[in-house]
Amino acid sequence: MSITIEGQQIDTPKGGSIAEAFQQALSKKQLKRAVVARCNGNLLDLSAPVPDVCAELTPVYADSEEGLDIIRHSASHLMAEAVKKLFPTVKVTIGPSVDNGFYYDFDYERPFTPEDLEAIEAEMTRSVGADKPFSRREMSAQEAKDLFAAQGEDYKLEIIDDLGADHVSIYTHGEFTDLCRGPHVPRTGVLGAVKLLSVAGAYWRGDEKNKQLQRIYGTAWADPKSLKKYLNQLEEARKRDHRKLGTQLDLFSVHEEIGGGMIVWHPKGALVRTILEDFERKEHLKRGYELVQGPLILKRELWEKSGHYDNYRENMYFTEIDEQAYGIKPMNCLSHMLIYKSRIRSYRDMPQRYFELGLVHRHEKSGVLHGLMRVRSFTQDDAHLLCRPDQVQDEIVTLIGFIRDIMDLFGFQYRLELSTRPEKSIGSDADWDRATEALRGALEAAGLEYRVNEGDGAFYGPKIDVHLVDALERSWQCGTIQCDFTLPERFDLVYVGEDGARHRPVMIHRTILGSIERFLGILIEHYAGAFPVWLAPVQARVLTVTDAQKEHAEGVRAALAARGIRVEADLRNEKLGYKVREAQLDKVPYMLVVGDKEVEAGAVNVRWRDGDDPGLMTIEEAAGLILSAAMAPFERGGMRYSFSTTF
RNA sequence: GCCCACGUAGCUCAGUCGGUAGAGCACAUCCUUGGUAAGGAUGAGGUCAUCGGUUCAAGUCCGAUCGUGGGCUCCA
Repeated sequence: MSITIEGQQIDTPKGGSIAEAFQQALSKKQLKRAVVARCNGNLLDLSAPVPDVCAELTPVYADSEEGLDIIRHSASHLMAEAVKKLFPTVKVTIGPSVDNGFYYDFDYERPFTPEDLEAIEAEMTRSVGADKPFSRREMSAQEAKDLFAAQGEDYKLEIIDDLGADHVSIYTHGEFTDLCRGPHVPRTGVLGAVKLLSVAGAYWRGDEKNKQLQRIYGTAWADPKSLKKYLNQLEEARKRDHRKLGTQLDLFSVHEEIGGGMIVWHPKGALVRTILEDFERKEHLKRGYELVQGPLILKRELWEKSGHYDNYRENMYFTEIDEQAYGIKPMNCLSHMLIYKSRIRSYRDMPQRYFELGLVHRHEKSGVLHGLMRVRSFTQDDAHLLCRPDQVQDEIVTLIGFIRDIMDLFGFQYRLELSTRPEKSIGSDADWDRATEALRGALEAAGLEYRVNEGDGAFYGPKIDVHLVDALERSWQCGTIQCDFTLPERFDLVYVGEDGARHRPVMIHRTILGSIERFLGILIEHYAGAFPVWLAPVQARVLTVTDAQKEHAEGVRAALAARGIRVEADLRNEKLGYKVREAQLDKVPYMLVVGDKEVEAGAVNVRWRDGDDPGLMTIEEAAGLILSAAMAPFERGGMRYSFSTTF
């Protein structure tokens, strides 16, 4: 037997496996490339014992993203096969691989139930056991259309038409044939670690106006061990879900009676918020911003003038009194512009930087609400920069540095995206070019990696978005820098130039954290609820061993509180072990134990929540330890900062 | 908004075939004064999300509404 790979003919050794043949004939890199790019039944003669082949190919797949992609894509074919077998009237559509798994969209007369999923998974397992080869065939588009028409697979016909290619390829394993570019695993036997996860609705071609299909999600790995590891990881990630921790740590709640997407902050959560907000105010003041504040509701006519009434009305809340309609603000820019307009601005006054922790309300669709991440009432750390055109570039460079400082402080990995001019947009080409280049130039100057989303900008200008990732690796937009050409026009904002003439300023909308709610949600997951000392709502808790130390403990608490430490005392009649356990579950950074020994020494015994045990120290030493831990993140690099933790 | 699932004590969850409500933690009282992740006893706590329907009988079956979750779409 011989096979051909990358134009090279290879003889399979007697009694040896295919993979062995590869390894003899090709370098490891070639082998990987061959398997990854060309794996299918046509190119592999699988007369060798299958378990050998699978066992030897598995590491090749597991080794690379491409390999895992192929496994997942092949798994989706297996799933489609199983679904068609169990539900013969189903129509298949598309089934790609995605991060960590795959899905396939089906059109079927009734919803799939969890029991259906089990049956489908069982059928897939049978198919894996049967170890059928995958084979590839190329044919003319018309031939393929006839083939799928005969099966009643209308969606495939549409896809072939849309491809616009003369020839297409199909893959077959067992009885199931699918339109597919490939590649696939050589045999179904390779897919020993597949699990179906959930069923969801999805629109055909992602368009809300099209028919809604049923999407089954699954995950697939090179081997059962990897699958198990992935499922465990998911489980671990769920433990740090901010919604779960929000309840456990008594930070916030949501109430049916109040309405969806509205957060109620409990004392500890509100305290963390306040610390974060206070930090931001100080950071902004330090960087040349001015703090401003506007009302929550503004006359409807103003929203008409700004264009929000026409473009954003369905997301806005309205109220009315004495026959005057008001819009509840979904963003903060309008009052900021009125501040700008409240007097004549000289070119010398530029840029104006207005910062507001602005509470906004947006009536998001009910289905998109998600814990703290997507809510209807939230606070933006919003600022508007009104600058001369020649200042735009510098302002954006400074802004990117600001964002980087803050993200580094929290230890976040983040992704930057530059979105350019969309088809429907306003403003001149020159304006767009200049603004887009300013954004791009600033990213380049900062030496940061970024992705470009062509045509994904707002209709009023290009933007840079900062994306953070939650515990389950879902990405959320946080910071944003947006250039705006419309509002300065609509509101006729001007400044008097050196030449004495009136000029149009450029407006930059920007946030650093995005929304306080969303950012806190991500922070909770990032730290798994164990906030750094400067943010922790309770920084230290004094624990008594017996009732006899109540007085001393109260003295310790008062002494630390006087130093600006957020401290509480647990004087309850409980065993020390019990109190330690509770403090640990509350993720309090420092536990200060006082028993008879400590009373006598006028000291405390310190325990850090991570298990570290610095031991006996004086009250002054303990206070110094806690305060320096609170300050530590600000000592780094350019973030040297006189931050007070006092409240 | 759409598809699917879910909603039982403050929290986490049981509740079989439709026969009138359970546990652990938390809370209260008492006992216990115990040195680094749960000491013991007793007790209180529920319009089973809401509204309507089927039934002799509904936490359980059906419908609607509200809310939550997984997705889709959207995201100035």
